[in-house]
Amino acid sequence: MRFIADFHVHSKFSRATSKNLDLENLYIAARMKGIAVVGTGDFTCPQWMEEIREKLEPAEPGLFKLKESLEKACDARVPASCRGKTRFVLSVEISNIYKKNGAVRKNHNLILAPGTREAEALNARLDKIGNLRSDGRPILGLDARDLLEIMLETTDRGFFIPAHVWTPWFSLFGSKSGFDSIEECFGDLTPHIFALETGLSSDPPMNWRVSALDGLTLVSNSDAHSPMKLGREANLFDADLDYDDIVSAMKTGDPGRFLGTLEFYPEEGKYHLDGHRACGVRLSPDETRKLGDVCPRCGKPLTLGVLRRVDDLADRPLGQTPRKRHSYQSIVPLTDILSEIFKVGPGSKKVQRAYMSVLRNLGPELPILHSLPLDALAESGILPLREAVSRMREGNIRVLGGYDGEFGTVEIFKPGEREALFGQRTLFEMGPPPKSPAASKKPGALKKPAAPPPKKPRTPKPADAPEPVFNARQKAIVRAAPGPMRVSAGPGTGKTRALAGRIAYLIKEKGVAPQSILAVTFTQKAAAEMKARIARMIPHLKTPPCAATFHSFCLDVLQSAAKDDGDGRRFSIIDERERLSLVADAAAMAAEKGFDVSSRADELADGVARAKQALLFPESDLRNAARGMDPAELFAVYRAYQDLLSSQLLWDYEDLIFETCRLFESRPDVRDACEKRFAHILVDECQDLNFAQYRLIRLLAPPGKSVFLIGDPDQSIYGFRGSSPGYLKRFLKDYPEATRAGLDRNYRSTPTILDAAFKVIEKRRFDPSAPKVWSDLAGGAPVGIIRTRTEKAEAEAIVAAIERMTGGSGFFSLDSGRADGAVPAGNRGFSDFAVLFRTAAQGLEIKKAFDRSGMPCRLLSKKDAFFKKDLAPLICLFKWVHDCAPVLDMEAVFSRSKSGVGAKTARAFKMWRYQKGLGLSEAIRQAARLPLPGMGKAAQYKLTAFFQRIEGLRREMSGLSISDRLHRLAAFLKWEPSLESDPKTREGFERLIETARSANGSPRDFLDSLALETDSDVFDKRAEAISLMTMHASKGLEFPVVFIAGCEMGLAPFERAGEDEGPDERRDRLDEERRLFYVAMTRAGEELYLSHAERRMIRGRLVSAKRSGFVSEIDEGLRRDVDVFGDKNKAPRQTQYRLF
DNA sequence: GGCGCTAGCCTTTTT
DNA sequence: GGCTAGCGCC
Ligand SMILES: Nc1ncnc2c1ncn2[C@@H]1O[C@H](COP(=O)(O)OP(=O)(O)OP(=O)(O)O)[C@@H](O)[C@H]1O
Repeated sequence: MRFIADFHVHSKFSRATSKNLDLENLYIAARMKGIAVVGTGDFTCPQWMEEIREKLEPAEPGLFKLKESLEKACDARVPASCRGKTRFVLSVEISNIYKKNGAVRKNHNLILAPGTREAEALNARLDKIGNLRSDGRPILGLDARDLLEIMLETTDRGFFIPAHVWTPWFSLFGSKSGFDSIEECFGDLTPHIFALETGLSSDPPMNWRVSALDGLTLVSNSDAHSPMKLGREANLFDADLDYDDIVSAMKTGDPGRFLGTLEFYPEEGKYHLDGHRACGVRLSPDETRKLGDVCPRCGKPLTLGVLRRVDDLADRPLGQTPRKRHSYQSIVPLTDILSEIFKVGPGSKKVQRAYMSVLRNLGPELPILHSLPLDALAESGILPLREAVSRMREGNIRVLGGYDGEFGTVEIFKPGEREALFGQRTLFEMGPPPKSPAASKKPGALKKPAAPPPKKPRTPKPADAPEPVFNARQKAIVRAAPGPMRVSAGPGTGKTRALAGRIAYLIKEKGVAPQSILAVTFTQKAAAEMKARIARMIPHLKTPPCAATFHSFCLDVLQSAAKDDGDGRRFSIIDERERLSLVADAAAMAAEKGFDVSSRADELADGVARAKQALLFPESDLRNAARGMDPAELFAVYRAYQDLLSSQLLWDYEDLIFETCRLFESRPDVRDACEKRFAHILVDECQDLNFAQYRLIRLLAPPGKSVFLIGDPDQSIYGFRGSSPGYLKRFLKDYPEATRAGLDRNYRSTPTILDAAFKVIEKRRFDPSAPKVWSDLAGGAPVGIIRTRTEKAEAEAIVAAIERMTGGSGFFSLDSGRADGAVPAGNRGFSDFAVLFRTAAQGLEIKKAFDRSGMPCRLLSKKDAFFKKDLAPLICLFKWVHDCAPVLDMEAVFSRSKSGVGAKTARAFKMWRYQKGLGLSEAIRQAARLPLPGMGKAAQYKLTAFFQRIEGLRREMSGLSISDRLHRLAAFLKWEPSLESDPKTREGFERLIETARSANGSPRDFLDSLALETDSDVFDKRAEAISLMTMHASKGLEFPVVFIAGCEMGLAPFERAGEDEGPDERRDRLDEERRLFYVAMTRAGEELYLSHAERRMIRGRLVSAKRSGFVSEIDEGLRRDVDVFGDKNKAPRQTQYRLF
């Protein structure tokens, strides 16, 4: 069967598309155009998918049709002459923006799916990579190759077509951010590319000039953003109405089944010629080359069009064709033809009426333009139509080429010619067609001088290369003789690099066994970075050195020591929530015992942590740890807390260090073994050492040991958990033989950024005599200061600025006409940006703004706080029925499951069992027999009855998978309603199920992976995204462009109302705030922006705040005010956006 | 003693 | 915008 197909369209859920793009209107438009197979577009968009499921039903294999009743209603709105079959095929266009080979790449890709199951499977994968909701054409920070791979992993029947491959901004071969070959883009997966979409600005003859495309099927689609644009380009098939046959026709290019394409005149496309829109300069490629690619009016670079780009990559002259090719027909939309005939706009009432009348008389549009015998056109009732279509089919028309985002214009009749031929009033009369006048020539005649492809000014990032480069001072550190050594150096001076280099040096040149090296830091991220750098310097190491955080190293020591001792107990590590809850319980027990407990649980918890960080036992002198509290109170709570922990085999984070120190002190044999094992110890970020961690190092490093500390005292930001750069000085006292070294050359930031940051830290430096860090990187844009009215406007400003700097990520293209403004337009990738802020809560508003924009971002935050709270009863119940301590949220379980057991009974039970030191199961057993103190008979009856229900539940668990168990427990907690109604709860539950699936082991493993779940696990590592994080979390990282949000008094430096602190305490705290700001500023490489809002919601209260004092301390010459939005205080959103 | 509702309170940073 | 204490009703 012969038919026309258009696969690339969009729904109303895509940006800047017509609001009436629903399935009914797509159907109606397809009928009027004569299209039998139309893409749904946007199948990754959940809202659109919902409509698809609601309104479509399966028809022929892999195809869908409008449901009968809808179809009937739609047919009534279509001229009878146009009625016929129209089928839908699931399709989507994805915008890929990513870095490859050191350059930012942006391309669009079309995917066809054989069915909803396959589409949903793909959606599930992509959902983890980017935001599928906010844009029907999702923007993913994902390599196009990886997208193809994900599609292939999901279904072997999907079909992948690089879209409009020549457009400058967003395409495979685009001059701005494309590739020079398919292989460069798709690498090993190139054989899975069978077809290319030529796009509006190119036609088959242009593509035939590139021999590398021989053998690929050139397809054409409309990329319609409104129903009536449907089919302005399309494909002709003679195939079965069947997804697989259609796809196979395109895959093979079988000329019997894929007949060819209907093409827009390429000159009409927005980017056909070269030019500069702001100056109204339109040029052919040859002219542009002569001008050296700059605008003759203003000297700015010209936007090079498709013709030029093809010319650059072509290896054949125009007219020479490959052996295998398909025929094509260039068409002009009927409304444009009518518009010219009537000399009124294509959207005018007059043209619309004429359009409908032509359709009523002759049938659908595309056959009229393409194949209807000319004589039949005489039936149209519009006299010049026959002549116009005839000229169009022969290419006998004049087209003024489009350039730099400006559409081209078509002219079928020369000025005055139309009137001369037909007279003014005869348009609607029948008449014999007049003779065709001579053809006019198309502009931009193609002659190709043998010019080499232009070199792109792209500098590969050093990060992609191995890192063997060290300056002289770094080299001295790397190669220093083993022994105690302390390096103190500023930001970006290559501390981490030197540490990794030293490890590589020890292994490679000194023959040190990798396993005898211990490298420790403080965060998982830093440890991972260390590992990665070592691996890059010495790849293929069988046993890599131990690179870990203090905490994971200690856990390892404790566990292996227990194993060696035959101690089979397994301790669990509790998280912050559990710690607070247990401290509260401990406080209650202490109060029960008659202690006067008046402090809040979180203060007590801090006190306990401080004590442990100082290696103090409950019985020790707690006066320092107690701060404002009564030491006796802290003693009682600390002791009760330790009892609770040890009776349930629990450790908190502090215990890991504390217990390891204790182990080493009480068991010299264990200490000796560990000390021998690790002949070399290296500590990164050593300004963050606290007392316990420093003690640990001393225990492992007797005098003369090869122990290497590297850090920057001005970056010490964890004083609130006991860290102090003082241990750097202390180290020199304890190891008088230690070598000292420093570094002062920064390789990260421009001098301007360094100067600005130095201004902030200058007065409060740890060592005022230390040399100032310098850099000679080029480019010194001043620090941008952004001021907005509200925090919401601040978030929008940051989003808009990043949008501009990425060169527009999809919904507005960055034609040179709009590339002015306060923020440099650019061509950066998402991973080049970080947005930093003081409090995690600020990140939420910023995240929302990014989600609205559709740009991919990653909020790195404490994962539990936001989603574990809702899930607490479920997780608690899970632990309960699997006998995994600690079961801490019993009250929530009681109330959720309508047990009739209230807080008071729960409390009495808990206190009783804690006092008796009973495990949960033993306590439950006894509660069934003995009367419990402080509890009435009725209450105890309800309690024990509930315990029996739990027993029953426990029995139900056997044989079920983890996720089935979770579902069963959720039902027990009567959770379905809130899963339905509350999206947050649902999301949390889904994440839980996801974790359960991937853990796929014992319940214990599931709980462990839940405890370890970091945000990065939730995201696909292949995807690039803008990083959103707290200033603290940014330590050790670097980004070319950094935004620091919330640069206001109260946030930077942070102030808490009603804080009672002494002057010394306050000074120390403010100094740390200052260092934190310094850390944040020095993350930036090339550009730094500090934003502040005049008003912001804090605690539900609108608070006004002045700009941060830190900003004022930066010399005015080093900063400048930036107005992201220009005059309007509004984002340039939803700019009228038309197709390429 | 449980349960639902409201008013008023408070919210840093992390292993 | 979320959490808890306290109130009144069952
Ligand atoms: N000798 C060098 N030549 C070129 N680049 C270097 C050199 N030394 C370090 N760099 C680069 O400088 C940047 C900063 O290095 P690194 O992260 O090791 O610094 P750091 O001192 O640990 O920084 P910070 O304390 O701010 O976290 C990195 O991108 C690194 O690759």
